[in-house]
Amino acid sequence: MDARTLCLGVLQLGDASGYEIKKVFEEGVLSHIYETSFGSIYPALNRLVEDGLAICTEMPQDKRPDKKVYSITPAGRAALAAALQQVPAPDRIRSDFLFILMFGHLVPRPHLERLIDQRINWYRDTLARIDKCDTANWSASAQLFAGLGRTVFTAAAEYLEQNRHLLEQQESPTDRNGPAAAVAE
Amino acid sequence: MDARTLCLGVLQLGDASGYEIKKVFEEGVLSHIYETSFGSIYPALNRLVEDGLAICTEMPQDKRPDKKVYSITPAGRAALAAALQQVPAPDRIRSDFLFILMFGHLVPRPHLERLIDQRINWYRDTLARIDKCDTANWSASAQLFAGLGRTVFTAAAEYLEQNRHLLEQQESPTDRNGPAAAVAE
DNA sequence: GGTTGCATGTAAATGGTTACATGATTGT
DNA sequence: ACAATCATGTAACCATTTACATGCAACC
Repeated sequence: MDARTLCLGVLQLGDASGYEIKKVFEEGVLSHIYETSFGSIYPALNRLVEDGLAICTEMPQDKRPDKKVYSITPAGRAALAAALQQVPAPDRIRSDFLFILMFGHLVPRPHLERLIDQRINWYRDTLARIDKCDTANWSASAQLFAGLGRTVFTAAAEYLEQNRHLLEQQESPTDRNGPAAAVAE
Repeated sequence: MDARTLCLGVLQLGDASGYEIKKVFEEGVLSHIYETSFGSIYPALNRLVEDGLAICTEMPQDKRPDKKVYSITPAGRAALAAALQQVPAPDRIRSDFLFILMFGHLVPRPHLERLIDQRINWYRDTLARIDKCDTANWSASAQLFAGLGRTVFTAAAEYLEQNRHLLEQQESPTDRNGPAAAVAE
């Protein structure tokens, strides 16, 4: 799924500007499954218009650049439907936090603790973002999507809260001398 | 975290060849948090050696290319420790499956059902990969890492199994005429 | 007076994937 | 006979991120 398809998906939910699309990936429904930057959204929208998959309506605004509101076209809908029926690529996850946790014994414990605090907060924030969505009139599969997110983030937050105490027995690398060396070899 | 740091992490766990490192990200401990390809691993290992963060021992093998076994150096350990203490970048997730699920009403139901079957299997497979790891002599934080993975994937699999029936009420786009149009607008 | 939010865009740089190139061994 | 596993590597390609460029309004 490239940026173009992602934008089509958001436009399928309703007309939007590039700025608004970014917000959907930042604080909206899709914030926990994809991230994007302006540098990918704006070019994607231009290509969508070029290819006839979206149209753009310029809304003049006083004292601001024109707001360009994009709408999906029938061809766009067809393209989205086709993309959705492709074999999905496996999830691509890159989690610095999890990597650090795996090697947490190489890191000062207070630092690790702080990271865990932050991660729990992030789970809670994400949960709040999901709950903020008014899913009442969503399709059944979109509700399944939202519920899955809720389930996973709740489970993760609870697990960390309930199990972080396991770190207490662990020595911090600054507590001793031959730090990393003690673990491998 | 770039490919170099990821390789350092694996080497910290024990000496390995490029091929073996890839397996760690494919079927090993880190399979659910990062993915890599040979095209990123081999150049990364070369740079690690150039920078003195790893050393390479060529093990001649009969009838096969020399196996190049890499070992982390003290400088490499220091570099890894430093990288682990950087502020972690937010998780970067790209999930085609979740995106498709969000727009599942645009896809024929049998197709969606198949995807869900596959996803449950993938969760189960990942769980099996995690359980296959012998975590007994892992550090506390590595065990927390493994436990978090177990928790999250278990919760996800169970959620999908228990709630997929919600899709039953949903009409498939092939069931009716104006398909996508019914949802937006 | 500084930061945040609104609003769009481009260009360079980064980084990674995909595809190619090679080849023996082992299992089906 | 064919596929998979072992084993390494390069180069072209691709997408995305980052940084830059601009500027007003509202809030603190």
